[in-house]
Amino acid sequence: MLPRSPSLVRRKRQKAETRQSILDAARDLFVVDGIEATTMRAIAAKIGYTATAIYHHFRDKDALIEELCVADFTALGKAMYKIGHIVDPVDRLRALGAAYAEFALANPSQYRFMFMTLHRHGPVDESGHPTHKPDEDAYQFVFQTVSEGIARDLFREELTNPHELAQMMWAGVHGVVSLWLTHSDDPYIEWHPPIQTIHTMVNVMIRGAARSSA
Amino acid sequence: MLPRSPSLVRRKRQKAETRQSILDAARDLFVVDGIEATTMRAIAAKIGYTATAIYHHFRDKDALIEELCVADFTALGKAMYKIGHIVDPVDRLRALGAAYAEFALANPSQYRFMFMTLHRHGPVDESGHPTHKPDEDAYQFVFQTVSEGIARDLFREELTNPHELAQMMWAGVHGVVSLWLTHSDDPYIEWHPPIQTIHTMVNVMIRGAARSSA
DNA sequence: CCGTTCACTTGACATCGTTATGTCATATAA
DNA sequence: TTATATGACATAACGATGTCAAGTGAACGG
Repeated sequence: MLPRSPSLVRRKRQKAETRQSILDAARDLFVVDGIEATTMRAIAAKIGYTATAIYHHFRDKDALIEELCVADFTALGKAMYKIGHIVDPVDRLRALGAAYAEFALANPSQYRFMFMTLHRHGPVDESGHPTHKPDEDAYQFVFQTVSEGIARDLFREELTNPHELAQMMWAGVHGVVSLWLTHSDDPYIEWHPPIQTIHTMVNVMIRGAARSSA
Repeated sequence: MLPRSPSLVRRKRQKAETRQSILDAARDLFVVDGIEATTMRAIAAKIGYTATAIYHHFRDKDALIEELCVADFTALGKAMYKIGHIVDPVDRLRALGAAYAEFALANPSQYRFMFMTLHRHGPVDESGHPTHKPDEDAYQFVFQTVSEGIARDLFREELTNPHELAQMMWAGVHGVVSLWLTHSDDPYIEWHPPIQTIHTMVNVMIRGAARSSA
């Protein structure tokens, strides 16, 4: 199983480099033209290959996109992990919301693919097992923080379901972000800066869910 | 300009009937297979026509979808109009949120097209003028209700921007709905019933935005 | 030197939205 | 009545898309 000769190592490394160059070219085109509008042929042409060459590295277009997004979402995961060190659950919620929104607005194509489109087949490992999805990470951070808040009696007594609270918090931030990503150029609406709206949204939600009115 | 003969009237009526049958067939297929997956050819075949016949009634596929959605969104507009008679802005906000969510979950394909996808070219009238979009209606209802609330000093003093408040409210409901529409089959998340989450969401937002802590 | 592996190309297929052109019934005009 | 025009459709095709089967050729191990 382990590479036995230096040439084999080199071959494997070259293949990995080609694979990475595909990912890089795809990311560039996705950001500029959007995911739907970028073609397998365009991605390949950008790095001097044929479209079919991509299929030696990725099962299909969705697998390529998926891997790209998962890679980028790692940054969000790291940011959220750092925020985990904030002890106060309420402060942590605020920071999580801000980090989430910042990432979404900075990576609109990836965010759209991960959170705003349907995915029939859950992503599968090369061995066929369902693989780890970064959106679950984001949700788990919020869920755990909210659960902690419930355990500390920070929220009103009727708000006992951590799933409901977590999904509400998530949906609040996601709602602002996704509306902005699809309707920001709508001339009929006087848009408030989304980052600011999210800041207000999180504060309003926390205040509305908090037990005391302080 | 006016039809001069009964036969012309009949021709015009027959064309309108064909046009309506296209809309009906399209709606059926959209609901079953989703908008992206339904083909011009499939729509036409369902009513015994060829795909190209549709282009005598609609400029392109997007125009067909657009008209379908606008027609369906009329129901939402009517529901919101009725709710306009509720005098208390806070009660009205609750009712608006519930009606909005109910409609979105009952018409997922249309909602996805109107609020969850990008539209490059703003819809145009047959004479080229930008036409009326139903999403603006929904927003205007919320905006006016929130403005009324601000005028009556119902909200906290730092919440003075009606756009920010309206967009926050809209985004809250939209967030729950859109997450549900794209991730409801995600097995890794224990989903709370969206109608219930929205109910809680609206209440939490209203409480969090309200001036008094009652 | 020989055979195998494998990254990649060639050429094609099916399907999509869309269009140029043809057809034929009906309505109008002479 | 006959000729012309309109317009609602069909036929056939175009270009583009994702994808695949079959081939090619260099690099590798023996």
